[in-house]
Amino acid sequence: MGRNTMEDDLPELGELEREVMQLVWAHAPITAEAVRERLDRPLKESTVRTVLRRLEEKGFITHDVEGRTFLFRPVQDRRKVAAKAVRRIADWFCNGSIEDVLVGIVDAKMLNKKQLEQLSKKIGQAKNERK
Amino acid sequence: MGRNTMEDDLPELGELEREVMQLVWAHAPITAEAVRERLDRPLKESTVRTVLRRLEEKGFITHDVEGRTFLFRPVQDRRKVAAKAVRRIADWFCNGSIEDVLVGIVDAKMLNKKQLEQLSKKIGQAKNERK
DNA sequence: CGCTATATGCTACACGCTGTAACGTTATCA
DNA sequence: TGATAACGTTACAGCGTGTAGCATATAGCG
Repeated sequence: MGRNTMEDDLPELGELEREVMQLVWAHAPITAEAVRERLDRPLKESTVRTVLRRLEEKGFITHDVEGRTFLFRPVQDRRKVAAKAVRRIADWFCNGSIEDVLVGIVDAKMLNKKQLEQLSKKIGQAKNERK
Repeated sequence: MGRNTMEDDLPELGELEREVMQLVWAHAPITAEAVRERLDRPLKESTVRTVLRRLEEKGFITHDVEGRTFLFRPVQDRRKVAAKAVRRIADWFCNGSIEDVLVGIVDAKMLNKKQLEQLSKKIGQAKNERK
């Protein structure tokens, strides 16, 4: 059935915001300028900084100050963010039932045999750690 | 690793659109008027019909004509839609790796022991049907 | 010690998507 | 035949996101 823990739903992200997140995840700690250089699109510095600021407001990244330069880093693991996104999917389409979503994934044959095996191994471990 | 099958990504849905989808899933075949009556918000008929039309344009629902009335029904299962949404999550945050997403879910302890057991049972079945 | 380059702060703006609806047209039925 | 019940078409405002300009501060350099 549905969940019970009340949790923060992060806002959604736009295309560019996601690209920037990828770079932050991949290269943190990273400066705005470095992000800009690694982006495929030729954007102005101010554009990149706006996006970084918004990502920080949304709680996806944070920064430390090194001299007078900002060093950005992710607040959450990519898998954690993905998991939260899935929870939202569950709320939207499956009455909050994560299992239902997972069943959908299995039924849609989105995983091959090897992947299924790895997953069930992972589940086995988790089961033992859970009461 | 990432996926290989090229698949349609459906567009995203807004709040009201999702609410309407819920009703279509729950009560199909259903008329625009019936949808309107079941919505909590007091909306005009034309509003509801606009939303239904957009959902149809987006490929989430379709309709048959009964007399001069439209009867709407979903094109895809809720779990199928959820699964596709998860695939997009995987693309966005985990380089297309569904397993990564699932690992995130397990690690985030979003499933209790019982749910884990049911899931691994389901996986067991699927594994046998898969080559 | 003042000037320039660099990094940040703040503000702006256009566009697309979504929620919301009015108005026009057509066909059925009393 | 006129009212009612459907549908078709068009509109419009608000918000989020992409994109950027301009102002300000500060660390070095000459």
